[in-house]
Amino acid sequence: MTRAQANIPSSPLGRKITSYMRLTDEEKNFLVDLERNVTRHGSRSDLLQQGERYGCVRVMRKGWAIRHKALPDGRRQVVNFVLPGDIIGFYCNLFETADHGVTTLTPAEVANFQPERIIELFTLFPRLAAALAWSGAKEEAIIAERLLSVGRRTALERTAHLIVELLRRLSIVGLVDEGRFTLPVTQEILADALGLSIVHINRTLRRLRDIGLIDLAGQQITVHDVKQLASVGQFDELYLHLIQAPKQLEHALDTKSDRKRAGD
Amino acid sequence: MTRAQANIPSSPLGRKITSYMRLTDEEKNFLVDLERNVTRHGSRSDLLQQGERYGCVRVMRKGWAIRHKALPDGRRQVVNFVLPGDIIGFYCNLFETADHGVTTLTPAEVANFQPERIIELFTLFPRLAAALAWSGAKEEAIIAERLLSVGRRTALERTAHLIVELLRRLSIVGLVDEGRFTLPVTQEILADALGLSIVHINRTLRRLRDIGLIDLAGQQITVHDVKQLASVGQFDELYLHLIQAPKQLEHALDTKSDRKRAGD
DNA sequence: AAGCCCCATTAACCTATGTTATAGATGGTT
DNA sequence: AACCATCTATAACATAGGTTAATGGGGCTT
Repeated sequence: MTRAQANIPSSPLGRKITSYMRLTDEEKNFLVDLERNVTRHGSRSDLLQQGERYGCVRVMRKGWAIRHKALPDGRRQVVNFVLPGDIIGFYCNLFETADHGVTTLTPAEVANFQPERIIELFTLFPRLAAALAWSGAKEEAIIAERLLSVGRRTALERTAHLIVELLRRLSIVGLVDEGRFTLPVTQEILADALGLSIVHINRTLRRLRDIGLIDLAGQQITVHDVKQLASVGQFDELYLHLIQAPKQLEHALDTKSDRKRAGD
Repeated sequence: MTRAQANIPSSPLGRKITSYMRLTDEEKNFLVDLERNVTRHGSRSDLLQQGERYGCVRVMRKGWAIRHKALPDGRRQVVNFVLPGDIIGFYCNLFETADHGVTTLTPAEVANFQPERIIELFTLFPRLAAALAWSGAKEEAIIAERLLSVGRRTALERTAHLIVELLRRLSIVGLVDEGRFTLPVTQEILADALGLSIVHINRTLRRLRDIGLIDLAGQQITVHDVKQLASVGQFDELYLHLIQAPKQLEHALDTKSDRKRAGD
């Protein structure tokens, strides 16, 4: 028990979940155990390739990655950024083969476990399972919001929006310090995430700097005025669903989890 | 039992699921029961508004709808088309409030049920539940592919791609007849789905007609050469995950479903 | 320390797509 | 049959963002 409590803070996934839901010691233990099998990967290495079979469920413990799709001629779209604490395409594990690739942007630590354990999780710790299901749903929401960005926001708006999104997501796992965080991302990748050319991303970042909204120094980015940046990006945080875990879900699961917990 | 078998074909959701998975009579019955509570809606009516609370899970039985997100100034992005047999934002029901709206494009029949029934489903008919979970996952894949379209495909490619996608999705539920189907969609909505202006959609459709790839007559669209249209749109059907239900999942659930089935 | 590669930066130019405006269709309503 | 609201269709023009190309910095490797 002490072990679990000591370990949770070192797990970004645990930190993320506990940010909106209190966990019992048993739940924490299970979570820690889930993340036991860790693999290490260099920067720019493929964790998964388009067309490849899914093996185990992967959780990003440390480092960044991207999920991306490519066209035959090489044009590429970054679908989402995988940040510490993120499960890599939770629901995708229901598929046989991957319709997208996953590539690290930094050296990374990835936890791996068998998809069967999710089923186990649903039986043993339904609240925890619900939390994961919920996280998975949020990823869809994030992708949909990016679609809105790419489809309907201007380059300046998109870029501002993405920066605010990353800031928000990273601060949940404690990786933002007074508006400053590490952005281990080339302009090419930003371009591929926002549906822009590399040159135009450069122009746009320059504009954001000139306006005084951000500072860039190597991979360190500083956001001076989140509120203003959010307003430039028409950022409405509703889609991140940062509020507490849904009561509806807790309620639905209560019967079940009570029964199970009593049986333990 | 006879009742269930007689009813399934009238349910597009049932037809969709049975297209990749054989169902037992009990499962069919449950499914039919799930879709019992049907509401009717006129064309252009909001089934759900941005910011509204989720009530029950909704299944499109008849008609089309769109899921869309809007910016404060009115710019709008259609996130996905809801076709007959589709569950409307399956995983979204895990959230408290909707981050997008759902609006019908035609008169529609919608089946409604409580989210708690999904939990019930997981306990009683895990294979069926898995099928729904899988459908839900496919929606994320579709949105991601649209993101690739809007971010990286040209107007002509995007439009061709969308038409092929709709053709494929509709044919699963038997709504395509020799390359011809009803497209109850204004050019404005196509524009909002593809991140283009209405004028440019018009130009693009004209081009597709001029090339001889499609025919438009009112809301009837005919695709003359799917293969060529797919090639224009760089359409790779991998993302639709049309193949059989994942073995991995079946396997994972087997223990559980065997036990249950034996118990029935 | 020379050479190399990757990346950021900027300028000049180009084009795919957006905007504005106008005119017909189409179909429902009175 | 006249009216109105929507929707399609095009033309003429405007621009956000793409392309190409050149430069320079920073960190590896040898």
